[in-house]
Amino acid sequence: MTLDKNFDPAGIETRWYEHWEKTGQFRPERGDAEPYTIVNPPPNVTGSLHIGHALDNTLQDIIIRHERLKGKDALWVVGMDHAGIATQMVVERQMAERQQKRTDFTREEFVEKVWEWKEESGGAITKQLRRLGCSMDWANERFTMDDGMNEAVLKVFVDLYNDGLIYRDKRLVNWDPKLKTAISDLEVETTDIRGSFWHFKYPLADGVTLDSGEDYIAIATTRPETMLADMAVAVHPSDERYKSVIGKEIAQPITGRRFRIVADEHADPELGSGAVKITPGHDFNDFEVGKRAGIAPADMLNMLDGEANVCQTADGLVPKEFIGLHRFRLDGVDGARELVIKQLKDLGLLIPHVVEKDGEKTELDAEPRTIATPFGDRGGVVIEPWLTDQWYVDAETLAQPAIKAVRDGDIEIVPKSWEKTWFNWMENIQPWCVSRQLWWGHRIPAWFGPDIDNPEETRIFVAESIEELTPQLLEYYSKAWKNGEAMAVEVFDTEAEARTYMSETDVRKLGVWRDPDVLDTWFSSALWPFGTLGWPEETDDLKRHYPNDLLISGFDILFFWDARMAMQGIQFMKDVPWKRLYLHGLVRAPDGQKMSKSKGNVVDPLGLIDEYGADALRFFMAAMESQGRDIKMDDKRVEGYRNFATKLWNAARFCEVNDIGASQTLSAPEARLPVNRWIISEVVETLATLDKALTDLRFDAAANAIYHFTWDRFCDWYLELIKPVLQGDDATAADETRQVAGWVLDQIIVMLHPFMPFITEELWHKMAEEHGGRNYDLIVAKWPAPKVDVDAEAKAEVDWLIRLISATRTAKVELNIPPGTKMAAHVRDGDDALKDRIARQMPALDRVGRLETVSFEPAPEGASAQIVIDEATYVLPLAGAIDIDAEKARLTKALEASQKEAKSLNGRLGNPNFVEKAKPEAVEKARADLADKEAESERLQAALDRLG
RNA sequence: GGGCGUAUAGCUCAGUGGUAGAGCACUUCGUUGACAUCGAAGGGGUCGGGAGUUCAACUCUCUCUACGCCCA
Repeated sequence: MTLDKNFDPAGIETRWYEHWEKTGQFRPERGDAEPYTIVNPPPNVTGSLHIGHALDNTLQDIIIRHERLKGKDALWVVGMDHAGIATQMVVERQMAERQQKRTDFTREEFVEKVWEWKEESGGAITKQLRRLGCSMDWANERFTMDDGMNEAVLKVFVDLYNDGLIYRDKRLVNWDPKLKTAISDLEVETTDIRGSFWHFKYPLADGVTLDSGEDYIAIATTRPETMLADMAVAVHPSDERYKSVIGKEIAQPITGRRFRIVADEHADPELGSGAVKITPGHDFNDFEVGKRAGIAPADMLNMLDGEANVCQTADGLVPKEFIGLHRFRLDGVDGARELVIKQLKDLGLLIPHVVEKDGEKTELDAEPRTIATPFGDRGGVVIEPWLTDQWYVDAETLAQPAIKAVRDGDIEIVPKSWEKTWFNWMENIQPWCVSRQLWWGHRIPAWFGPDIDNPEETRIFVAESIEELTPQLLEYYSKAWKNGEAMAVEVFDTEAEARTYMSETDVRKLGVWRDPDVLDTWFSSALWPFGTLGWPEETDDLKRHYPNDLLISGFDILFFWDARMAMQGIQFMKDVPWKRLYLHGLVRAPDGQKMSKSKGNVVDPLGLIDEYGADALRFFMAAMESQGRDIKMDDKRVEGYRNFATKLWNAARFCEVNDIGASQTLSAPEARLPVNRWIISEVVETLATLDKALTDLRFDAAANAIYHFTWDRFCDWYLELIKPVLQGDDATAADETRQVAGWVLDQIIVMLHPFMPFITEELWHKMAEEHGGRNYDLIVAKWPAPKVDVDAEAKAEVDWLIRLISATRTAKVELNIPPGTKMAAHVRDGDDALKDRIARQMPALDRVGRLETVSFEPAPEGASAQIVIDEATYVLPLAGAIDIDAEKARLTKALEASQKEAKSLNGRLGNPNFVEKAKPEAVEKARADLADKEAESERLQAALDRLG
């Protein structure tokens, strides 16, 4: 015995994984084979494997192993993402533990420390992916900040800039005051929180009054602190209450600033008083209103610094007691918001919110209200719209071909229901802010220098390197060379250095400085499908493996990553990044909640692997992955698939004991015995189902096909039915059966391998130890090719056999006969063909069906059980006292069921509309079914009659 | 407000225009040398409500209800 009594997943998983990797089999040399390519969503270098990774990577591994087994040049690109913000946060947190700050170091020193951290502690997830059994091409593992990707990122940035698809713009961005960087729209999560709506009086200047006689306009706001940078009050142009004061001025009470009342449709007459204060520098809507009112972005007032503390506005009107306060209460300390409210209240300008309860009126400072509030997805603090210069990608232009690619079918989105989301987002896409005020990331290849004509203004130069920058500088600044007197142009790392240099005595000195910002991490991961293949070099890999065949990702990164890959891929490769895009759902907690660390309901996939084995976890993921639905975690189900692995293990042990082992042929062995021809047919059918399911990306259907074949067909029936053959006298039959059984087990092992790579590889070799060994490992074996058709005759015979044995067992249970009891059967209405069948199957009927004899002689007088299968009735005489009533009840129940079906069919066929309008094959089938059911009813009735 | 999705057996989920399926759970029985991480047999659903199309609807259409997600 080479197979242990117990299947121990842990014992084989590490061994096989190391073997595969060491022998380079994740990417076998198959230069002539058809390529098949998947790129892995690069996990964060800071990350660890969570259950979502387990799902995503299991699905990819199933596909890539399947394609590898089919002989393709299968490449699964793997690598990690530098994860700008997340990684910088990790390293800064570590520094904080040592009472250090990022700014205690130079930028170079800090980045060096991050690299050190990356080398030492980063990438834990890659080891964890190995535990899951993922067959990625680790030998060519990539990183979004490796040299090749750097080169790609620089080229993309420069090319997009030169094509006008990247530009620098001053507009409001989503600013994270905790992380002190801009973030993109997608990184903002809007959450409803309980807040307040304050109502204030804004005094009208110059003695103006409303038609109603009031000398103020009531305005309402959820953000009183922005009052310090108010630049207008807007009213709806058709709002009669305010028509007369449009163009008149407000004297803002705290700052004393004077600004106009403007007409703008943004003001909703139904909301509050209908008048709204406008802070163009700190609100996205107000920004637009401000622009429409003729305020240039550069002139918009800013009242906050990068940490959202109050700073002086350009007009110097913010009272000094506000300077330095946080925007609102932070850590229990009141901020600008609280002070604004207090001052206005003291001035009598706060309009209280009156609540009436039980006839008693109470005055509140503000109206309680639910406010949709933007939070940064990383920093977790309220996002501040902030007016800054940032780099933007013209996403709208890049989106057009990506929209077309899906519309034309060049990219197939699976499931199709996601297409609409794709179109909807792409068609309403906003400029993508790609600059980040971080140190860890791809530094933007842009330099600034003074404008020749207006030295206060800056001029932008974009180039992949200093070498390429120099000619640009020379060309531009040579215009300033007067009388052949060259100016000395120097490149600096910071603006400060450049300014110092220029302020030195020699007025001909010109300094330029590099943009300090880095690019959004997604900017580089968007290049993954071609950057990892060598682009911008025209490598062989690039030619062979682009476009990728498939991308599998969670729908949660559809916009972040998938959409951006499509945009960049088409822009730079002139072709889609992948032909198909498969989107799967989330893995949820058992109660259906989203898993999150804060809820404490995360399930650790490594814990599941420890408990049930990687194969079981993988099979669970596949079996649960139906299209368009999230997966609820269910440990019992994982356990069930562990049991499935054990079942297979034990089946293999049975084979081993019976001298059944590795087959020598790819095609099905020649077989004479119906049971062997039958199981071969079952393999053929299962293979077809499995291939179709995998082609359709129906992972659940694929997993179920192999599961049910293995357990229900192979283990429950085939192995039982061949026992008498293996132990019988017919050496030829036993030999044939060994051949077939070995072959079928091999087919199971191969078909199951994409789902359960470890146990199958182990069995692949173990089953061959006494049978000539294997020429290659299973991971690079050949996908089944039985080269035979389904044998209808054998199928019919074994199907009959199974039904007869099952019915016998059922009858025994219902008649309280011990299951082991051997019985004799007497056949009524059997023909010669049935006689032959019975003769052939007698060993199985005896051993498995416990029918010692089956004769065509009439049954002796006396009590008997009767079983109707097809055209014949099997009479089983019962020794001793039997419960006639029980047998009667049993037959009556069967008869009623049969009659009910016959009646239903009869009714349908009696409907002329059905016969005329239904499809002929439907009518035909109904007629045939009716005949069967009627015949069955007759036989059951006859059996009942015989009981007396 | 716009879009998408889901409602099928106690639970978790498949499913097809022609008489409802799986796994788990449940009931009964079982120590015949692969397997009790197992085997045999069984119970259990008016397929969310309503309307329509059709010879026929769990399946297609509309609508309502509940829940979830995304966008604004």
